[in-house]
Amino acid sequence: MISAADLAGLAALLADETRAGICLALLDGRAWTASELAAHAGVAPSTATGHLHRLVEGGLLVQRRQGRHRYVQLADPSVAQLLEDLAARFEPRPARTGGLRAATASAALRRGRTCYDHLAGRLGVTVTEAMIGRGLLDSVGFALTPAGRSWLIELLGWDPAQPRPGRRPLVRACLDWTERREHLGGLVGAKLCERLLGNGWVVRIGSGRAVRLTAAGDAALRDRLGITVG
Amino acid sequence: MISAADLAGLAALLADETRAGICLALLDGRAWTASELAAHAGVAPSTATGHLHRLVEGGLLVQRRQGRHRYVQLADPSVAQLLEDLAARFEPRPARTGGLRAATASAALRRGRTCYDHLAGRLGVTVTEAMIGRGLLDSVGFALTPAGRSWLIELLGWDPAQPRPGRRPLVRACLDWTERREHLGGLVGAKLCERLLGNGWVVRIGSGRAVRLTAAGDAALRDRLGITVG
DNA sequence: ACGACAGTTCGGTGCCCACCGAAGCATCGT
DNA sequence: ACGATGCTTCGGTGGGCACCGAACTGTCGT
Repeated sequence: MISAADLAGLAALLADETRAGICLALLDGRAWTASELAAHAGVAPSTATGHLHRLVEGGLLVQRRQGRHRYVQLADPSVAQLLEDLAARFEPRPARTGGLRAATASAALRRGRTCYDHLAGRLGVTVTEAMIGRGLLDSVGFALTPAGRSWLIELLGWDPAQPRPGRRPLVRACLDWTERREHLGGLVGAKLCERLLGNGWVVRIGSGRAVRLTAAGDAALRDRLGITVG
Repeated sequence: MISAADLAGLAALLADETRAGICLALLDGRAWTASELAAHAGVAPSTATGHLHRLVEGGLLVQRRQGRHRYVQLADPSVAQLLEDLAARFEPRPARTGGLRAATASAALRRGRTCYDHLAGRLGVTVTEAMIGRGLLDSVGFALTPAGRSWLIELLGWDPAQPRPGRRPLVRACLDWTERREHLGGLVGAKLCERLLGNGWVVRIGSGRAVRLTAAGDAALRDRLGITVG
C-alpha cells in the first residue's frame, strides 16, 4: 500500500520549476552534463548539483561519471512515460479519452511523433537507420559523413559544415522510449524534421506530437533513402 | 509544448503529504465531504478547505455542494489513472514492463483487482450486482437488507449489525474507474474480500493489485450468488 | 427562534527549501 | 607544473506555504 508520504515525496521531486525543467530537458533521451542542465535551467551550478542529487536519490535519474563530467539521464522508460502522462494533462484534450480513441492515438504515437523538434517513433528510427545504411551517418560515432553532408545540402539547401552561432551539436543520438533504439536528434535532426513538415511529406495529426507520413512523403523517402515505413 | 512551470504546478498539487493523502483517499471513487477528508488527513477543517480549493483549482478534483456539505471527488478517470501510475512506482516492480506483458497485466486489472481492501474491476462489479439482484443489498440506498445480513453471517461468521469501534461505514458505493459502475466498498466489502482471499476463492496475481478467481471460487460464487464471471 | 454543525475567511507563526557565492577538489589540456 | 574547467560542499538569506485558532456565514434540526 502506497503512503501519502511516498506519493508526496515523489511529486515533490517534480514540484520545483527547476527540477521540472531538468526532467523535461532529459525527455529527449540524451544524457546531459550537470553544467548543461544548469545553463538550461538558468541556475548556478551549485544549485543544479543539489537538484540532480535529489532526482537521482529519488530514482528518477541515473548518473554516470566520466572524467570530470557527470552525465545524467532518465532512469528508465517508465520515468519518461510518467513525465509524458503528466505533460499530457496540458495538451488540448482529445475529443474523448479512453477506449478505442486512446488506443489508436497511442498507436499513432508509436508510429511517428516529434521529440521536441526532431522525428521520433518508428518513423524516426527507420529514417535514422536508413541513413546509417546508406553511409550518410557513421554507424559508430553517429557523425555526419561527407556523403551525408552532400545529401543534406541537396535536400535542405543547407550546409551543415558552415559555421553556426549556437553550441547545439550537429547530430546527436537520441534514445527513443517506444522503439528502444537511437534516432537522429541535434541540429540536423531538427532541420530535417522541419523540411519534411515543410514539404508536406509528414503532417501532424491533430495538435499533439503525433505525425503521419503522407503519400508524397512515402514516395520521397523511398526515392531518397530506399525505405518504406509501414 | 508543456512548460516547466506547468509541470511543476501540477506536481506541487501532490507534493504535500496532506493533499496526497486526500487524493489517495479519493481514489476509492467516492465523493467525500470536506470534514471527512480533514479528519482522514489529520488536519484542521480550515486547512483542508485550503487544500481542496487548490486541488479543485488545479483540475484534479471537482466539487458539488449539497446543503451545508461540500462533496469532492476526483475530476475524471484520467486523474485516477495518473495517481495509480504514480503509485505504481512504489509497487515491487513486475519482472519486465512493456509490450505483451503490460497489455495482459492491464487486462488482468480490468478483470479483477483490489481497491484498497475490497474487490473492484469486473469481478467486484459483478459480485455487487448479484447481491443487489438477490436482495442482499438494497438497490436504491445501497444498504444491507435483513437477507443480506443473514447471508453475511452465514458466509463470514460475522454479524454486520454488531456494534463496532471505528466510524467506517458498513457498506459504501465505490465507483470503479474501468467499469464505470459502482461496487461494494466499506467494512462489508473489506470483510468479504478478506474472506474470499482466505478461502482461496480469489488469489492475487503476482504482488500487485490484480486478482484472479480460482476454480473453487468460481464454483462458490455460482453456488452462493448464481453468477459466473467471465 | 434557537443551538448545533459544516464550511469558510483571515491573520499570525514557524518551518522548509531554492538560491547564491565562495572555497575546495578532482580532472583535463598545455 | 600550471591554469582552466566541471563539479561539489558549505554557510547564509529570503520567500513561500502548511498549519492553527478565532471569528464569521450559511444550513439543518428541533
